[in-house]
Amino acid sequence: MEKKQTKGRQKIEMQRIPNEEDRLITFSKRRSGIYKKASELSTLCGAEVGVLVFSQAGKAFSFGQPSIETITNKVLYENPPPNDNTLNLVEAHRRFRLNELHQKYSELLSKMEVAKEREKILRKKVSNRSKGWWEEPIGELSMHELEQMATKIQMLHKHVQHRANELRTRASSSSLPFSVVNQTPPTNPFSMTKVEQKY
Amino acid sequence: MEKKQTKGRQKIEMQRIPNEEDRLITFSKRRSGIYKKASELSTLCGAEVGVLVFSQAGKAFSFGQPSIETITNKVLYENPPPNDNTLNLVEAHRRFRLNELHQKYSELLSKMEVAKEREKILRKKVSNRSKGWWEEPIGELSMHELEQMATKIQMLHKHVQHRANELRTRASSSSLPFSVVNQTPPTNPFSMTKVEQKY
DNA sequence: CAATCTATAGTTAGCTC
DNA sequence: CGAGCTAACTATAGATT
Repeated sequence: MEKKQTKGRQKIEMQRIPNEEDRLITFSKRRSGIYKKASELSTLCGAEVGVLVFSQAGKAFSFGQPSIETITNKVLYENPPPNDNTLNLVEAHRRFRLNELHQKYSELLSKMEVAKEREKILRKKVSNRSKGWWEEPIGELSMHELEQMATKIQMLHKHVQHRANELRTRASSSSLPFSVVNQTPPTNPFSMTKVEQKY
Repeated sequence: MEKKQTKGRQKIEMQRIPNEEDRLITFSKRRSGIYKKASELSTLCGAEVGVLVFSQAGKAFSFGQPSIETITNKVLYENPPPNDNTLNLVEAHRRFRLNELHQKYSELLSKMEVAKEREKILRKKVSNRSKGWWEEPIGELSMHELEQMATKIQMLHKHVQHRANELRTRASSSSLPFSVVNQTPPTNPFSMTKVEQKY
């Protein structure tokens, strides 16, 4: 009685799959996945759907409900063709503009994605950091986060010491507001001796 | 505190959706779902994908990576048409696509503006709430601010000590798990590339 | 390769605003 | 409409046959 035979579906980055074999498999699987979605859209909504796919190797695949020809013909029907041969110039221009537009659109799209991603991160930050990291429960911090924090405090410590010296020199020392930091208690975690770290 | 606000996704029969409103909604949602799948197939496998959809009402939609024209041109090239006017299909579709693209582009543009605006606000929030007081130039801090800072550090210090004791006890090791001296190079605490969820 | 399997990532039906 | 939410439902990565 096995409990686990596979790792189940794994998350993959949205970028060209490096391994050729995997890429081919995915191409095949997902292509039929899209066909299925297309046919579902067709039956659920009474729409006509056509899908055209060219593999990287240039091989053509297609799916059509009711058929690719029907779909493409419909496009023709709804957009009467030009009869005048002088339209070629116009068409050429149109092509140029279209390509340009397409490029712009794609760029904008990716920028938009990036922006959305940034926003996600920002939102997370806002909700996480509304109190400031030093107020968060230490117990839930990871080792890495503790290390980062220690580094930050160490830097700050130096800053403050420096500033303290400045002030002491200038105004012959009353009570220093940050004496806490300057005390260097016996178990100060920020003045530890070197320790070998392995990763 | 409610536990259930929705019924979640329900299973539906694979047949034409009776209710017109639902059908329209599903048409819209699933169409964009297919577009997404198509673009994913394209990026994952380096393929060219085109999707043509005609709603029941006859309205045309399309999606193409890199562009629907490229796809349809390829089809025409690889499948010599029986009659001449098939070539017009490409042009016809191009026109249609141009209009659609223009519309989409404009929409995207305004969305982008909105997104940027939101981001601006978020950034402001982030920098105000959590930018990290330790990074600000010490010299410009007032005495009052220094006092506040000292208090915060004191608190944090206790926290860290406590945490360190915990760890020391648990792992009875002579070396502390977090060495501040032997740190890896300056990791910018605010630089983010990918969303890396910790837990 | 195509077919299966499994656990999990991703999509979406039904609602709400 | 469109955007957002939640709970389910579905697709699929990785492994096996």
